[in-house]
Amino acid sequence: MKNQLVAKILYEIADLLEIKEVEFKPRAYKRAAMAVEALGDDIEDYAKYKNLDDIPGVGESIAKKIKEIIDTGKCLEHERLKKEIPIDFEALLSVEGLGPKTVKLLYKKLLIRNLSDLEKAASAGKIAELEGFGEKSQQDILDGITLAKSKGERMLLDEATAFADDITGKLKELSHITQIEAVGSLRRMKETVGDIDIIAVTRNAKAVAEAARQLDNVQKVYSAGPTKIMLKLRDGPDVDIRIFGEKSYGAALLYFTGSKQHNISLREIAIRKKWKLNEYGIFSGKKQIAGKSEQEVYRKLGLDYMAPELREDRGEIEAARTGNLPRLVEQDEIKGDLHVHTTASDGVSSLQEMVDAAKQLGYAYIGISDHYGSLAIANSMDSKRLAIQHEAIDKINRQSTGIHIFKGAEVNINKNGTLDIEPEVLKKLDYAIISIHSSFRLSQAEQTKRVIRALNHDKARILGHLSARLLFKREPVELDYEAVFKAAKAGNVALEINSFPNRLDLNDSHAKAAKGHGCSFAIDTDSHNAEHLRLMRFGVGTARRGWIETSSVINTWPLKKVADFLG
DNA sequence: GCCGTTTTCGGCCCGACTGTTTTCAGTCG
Repeated sequence: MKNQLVAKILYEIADLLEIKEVEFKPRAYKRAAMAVEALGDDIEDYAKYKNLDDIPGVGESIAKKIKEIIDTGKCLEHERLKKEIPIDFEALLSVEGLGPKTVKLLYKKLLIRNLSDLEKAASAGKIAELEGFGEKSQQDILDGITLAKSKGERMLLDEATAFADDITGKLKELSHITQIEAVGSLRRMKETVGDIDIIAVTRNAKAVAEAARQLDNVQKVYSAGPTKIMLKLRDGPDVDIRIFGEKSYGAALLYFTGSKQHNISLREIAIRKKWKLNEYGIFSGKKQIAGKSEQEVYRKLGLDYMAPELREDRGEIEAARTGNLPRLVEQDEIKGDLHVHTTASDGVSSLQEMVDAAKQLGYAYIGISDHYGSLAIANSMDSKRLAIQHEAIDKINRQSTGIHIFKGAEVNINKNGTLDIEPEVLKKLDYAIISIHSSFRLSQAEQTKRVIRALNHDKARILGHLSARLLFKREPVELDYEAVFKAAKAGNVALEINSFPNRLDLNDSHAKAAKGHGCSFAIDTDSHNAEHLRLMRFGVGTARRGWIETSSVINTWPLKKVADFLG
């Protein structure tokens, strides 16, 4: 997977060109870099099977450079520029407040090439002496260096959600706020979130701005005007808060939800219609002609409403223009959860607790899928313990409590593609979720063969967390995903979209690719605790980012139909 | 360097905030 490398080099070329004050090209390189970052597909596979210049923002010239990076790991043009301007951009630009222009000026005047040069010059008071700088900007640079060094990682979705809920909750206590919502990548349900964006509607912007500054865990206020506050939380993310009037709320939601590229495309449509689109609305001359709601803005632009999860400039605008948007799966259409652990293996809630929690969510069914097998992972069950569990399940099912319990198990796929379960025990299950829990580092060919072989078992009905990645922790396995999707379709096995925030596996782009093969999906939580059942929203969000429609999600189906599917 | 429901040439998103300034350039999202 060289996507990150390609994106990084393209970004650096953009920065270098910007320093050289080349016009327009920096934007082109940045746009291409962003597109590669958002691609999802492995860029090497993409280069093999498709045309690189099909990627929006990539034309003939950049395609060539991408090819060069894939083949050689670098790009001559990039090397040449670096030699010409020997500056450590990544480090310097990571300092809040420093942009290409300032970096260039500091290099020209003080020969600053890296963070340590910068720190020395600022400490020695050299920067304040430069024209256009002062004591304040010099101190800001020193502060920025400290912050850059301690720069927080991106967060998992549930963590970001918790921060956002906390802040919106506190601000809402102010009576002046009529609406408040977390937007940005969090609202788009991107798998990781960098900072928290919040917009609020109020008639008393000043009071809200003041309240934001006074939040108890603020480490630093970057800037605070009457309608925009940017701050950093202690041991937490950066938070941007913007304040709007009611008649701009929709345009503001749209703008700050992004993605950036989606917005730019919308603005270009507005320009073509001789209008202007900004965060306050669509304007014809000085007159606002839309902006109160997102729906209104899209409608005015001649587009169907696009859910936030779709707004990545991955073809949704064209689909919205031509009435071809997918009918996305909704959270309240989920009728059950088919990947749930209990105290019988490594869960911490009992069978009864899980069933009760599922009932509270209004589910019609739940699939209990404790670990089974010889592998010493996760307190796996043996046949005896499974039999005991089945008795308990039968008993609850007989009580006809309004929810049906399926007898499942999560079964490890052995290295050779066989299943880690005795055939006679497998027969006793309603279904098996088959997943990889070991041998993560096989070659792509071996791993693919392993998974496809495992798909052939009758009781294998769901393929669990396929890539086996753990965000921030473990890379996905090497796999020919297209081949696996084909095999899953042929064997009528559902692909899991695991909702656990550090998994989200399939990820959005794999889900979209699988959809292209006509696969069906199971959005599951992999709960190990009754509380975890609520993580379903993150799986649904990921599915929606993958353009997944309700009809292909087996756990939106009624009991009878899903029972037939599981067999 | 990229792109096209005006265009294969001639455009390229838009506004808030800050510091160091007396009107704005740079940065950020």
